[in-house]
Amino acid sequence: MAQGRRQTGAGRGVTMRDVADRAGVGLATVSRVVNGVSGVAPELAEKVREAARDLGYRHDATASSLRRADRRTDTVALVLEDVANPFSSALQRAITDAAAERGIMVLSGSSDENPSRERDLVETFTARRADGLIVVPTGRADDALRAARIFGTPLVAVDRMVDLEGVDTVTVDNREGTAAAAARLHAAGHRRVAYFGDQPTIWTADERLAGFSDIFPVGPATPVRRGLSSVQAAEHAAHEALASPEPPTAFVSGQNLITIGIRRALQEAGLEHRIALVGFDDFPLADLLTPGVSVIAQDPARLGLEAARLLFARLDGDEGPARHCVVPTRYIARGSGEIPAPSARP
Amino acid sequence: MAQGRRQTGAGRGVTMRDVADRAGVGLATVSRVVNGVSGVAPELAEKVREAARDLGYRHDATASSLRRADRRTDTVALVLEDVANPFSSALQRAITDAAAERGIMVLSGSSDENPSRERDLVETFTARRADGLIVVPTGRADDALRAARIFGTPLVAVDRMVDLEGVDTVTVDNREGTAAAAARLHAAGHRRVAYFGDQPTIWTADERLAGFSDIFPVGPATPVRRGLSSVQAAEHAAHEALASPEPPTAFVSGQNLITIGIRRALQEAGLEHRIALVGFDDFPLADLLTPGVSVIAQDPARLGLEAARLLFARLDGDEGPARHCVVPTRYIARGSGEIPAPSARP
DNA sequence: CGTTTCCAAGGAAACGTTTCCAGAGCTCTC
DNA sequence: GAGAGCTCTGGAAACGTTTCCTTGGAAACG
Repeated sequence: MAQGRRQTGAGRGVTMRDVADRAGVGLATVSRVVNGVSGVAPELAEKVREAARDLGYRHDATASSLRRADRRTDTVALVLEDVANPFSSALQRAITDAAAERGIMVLSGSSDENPSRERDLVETFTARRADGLIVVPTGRADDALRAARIFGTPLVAVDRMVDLEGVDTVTVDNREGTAAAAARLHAAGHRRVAYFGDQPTIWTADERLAGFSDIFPVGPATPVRRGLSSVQAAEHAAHEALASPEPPTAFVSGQNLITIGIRRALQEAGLEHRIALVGFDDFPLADLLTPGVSVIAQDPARLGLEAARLLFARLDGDEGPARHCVVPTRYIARGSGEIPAPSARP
Repeated sequence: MAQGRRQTGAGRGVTMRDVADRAGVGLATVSRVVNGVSGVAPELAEKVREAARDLGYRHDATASSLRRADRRTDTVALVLEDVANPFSSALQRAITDAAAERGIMVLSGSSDENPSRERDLVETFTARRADGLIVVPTGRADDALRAARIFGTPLVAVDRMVDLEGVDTVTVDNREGTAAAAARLHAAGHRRVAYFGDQPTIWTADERLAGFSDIFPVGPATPVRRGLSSVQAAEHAAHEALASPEPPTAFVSGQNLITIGIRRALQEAGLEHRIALVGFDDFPLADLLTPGVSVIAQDPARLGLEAARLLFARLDGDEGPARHCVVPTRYIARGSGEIPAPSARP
């Protein structure tokens, strides 16, 4: 049998009017039953439910939200960097779960760090009248976000700060986290430490580098590479650094994929036990490698939950000033970050 | 400044009527301009666009789809097992990208292998009048899916077969993949091989076990554990197997998390170089471990793309019989699967 | 010049729902 | 026993859009 098209479905096209006629009641009564409003005689309500079941009636959420006084669509939209990245998907999971508790659905899309894709997504989402937006912003004061603000859709920026009046934000204590990790390396005797970071347009990339520089001011002994955004790029850059006349005794990475790239290069050179490595953001299996990869771990689920909470507060009518929520990071020692500098070795 | 609520936004509440009044044209003309229909005088169209810009007008997709003849919402819904799982997020990513090319948005949710959550999600999605559904089904012939079919929403099952008339499916050649991997172990001299699999309610779990049994018929020498669904559970089970009087010389795992759990147990016992391990489904960093973890790799992006294609064909009016698409797997040798049986060692 | 043809443009109906309002039937109170 | 108050019900308007259909005017044709 062929799969029916929408028009041919049994229940498709059945409206409240049809249910009302079959149950022998008025349209308004059906609406009341469907929405669970009290004040309908029990036997009448049962008759309506039966008719609805018989006809295969399905409530139409789009028509409903169009007419309803609050015009809510019970939908929030999520603009991620890339759903396939574990950080993003953990964020999405947390937000989706928090939303589900309130009967809210989540639309999502990936910007791939591309401002024009971000703009497209925000535009599509506002056209669909999402009740609110949670965005991992590509830039500091993106036009798209500004437009959403002007339109009046509540907006929460997550993971990165944004220069927009009145936007709630949730971030991680990037600078402190990196500084603390760098301080540990310093205490272990490291003086030649390389920092590999993401594109400078990204807020977190700046913050993390700043934390590193708090301990290791940029200079010839502390080479900094920025703009790395893939495992391959980081791997290549690490090989270059290792081939230099005075290679670093430790690496600090500002991101997930970069950490993996560096580690890959170290393993290829057989140096993973001799050169220290600390990465920002935890990743699965970091503990199964030998040595385990020490990281500055964030809690993406927590980040998502806080973002959802801020957004829901706005949806509930909170008109207060913009809030900023900072979630702490946690250093996880697994071995790679505890390798001492050669000079400090016995 | 306080973040405005939806009612207070500048553009919020601006309708086509307002734009029409400001531009001094009729409502119908604005609609034509907004939808890019030809047959409007250029200067009039420009006037409309200007008025829309001035007022901050945003097209309302919900009202639009309500009235439009085809009643399309340009939305498809995705029911995953768990967005946070790399397999699921890769699937989502591929589907979202394919959909974006057609201007279609993707709603998604996680069933967590729970049929009642699956039912909730399918119901919510049909209430929102998604044009189509892509589902990783929890069961063989779920009520929820049947209901969607009856309602007439095109439905594609992905990753798992489903016993429903006329439902398109996309799966991987599970049985062949596992059988081929098992055959390699057999050739390497292994005779005591343990199989650890997921819950038997899951179609793929059955298929993969069947493939294993094609080579190693279930018996005392080939212990089978099923119903493992977390890293911890698998780790625990592996420890038990290793402590048995005659421990297996190789493990075959039917899933991602199980593979990791087994590997974790092997490393804790210091046996990762002596006992072979092959897992179904690749995972990041499998190659950075020593030895690297050999896997039967699937291509989730490909799976998602095929599912999207099947669905879009239905949306485009394809009324043909249900189709079934099988995507091949690929064995990736990384070391752990190439460890020979002790008897075969020199 | 009169008639037809064509095309741009606007008025109004309709999509499926929620919600206001009015009416009907009741009980309760003075 | 009549009016007030209450509860339940249904009719109809409205949400913002698309689309049918009509209209007015200009161009084309005899």
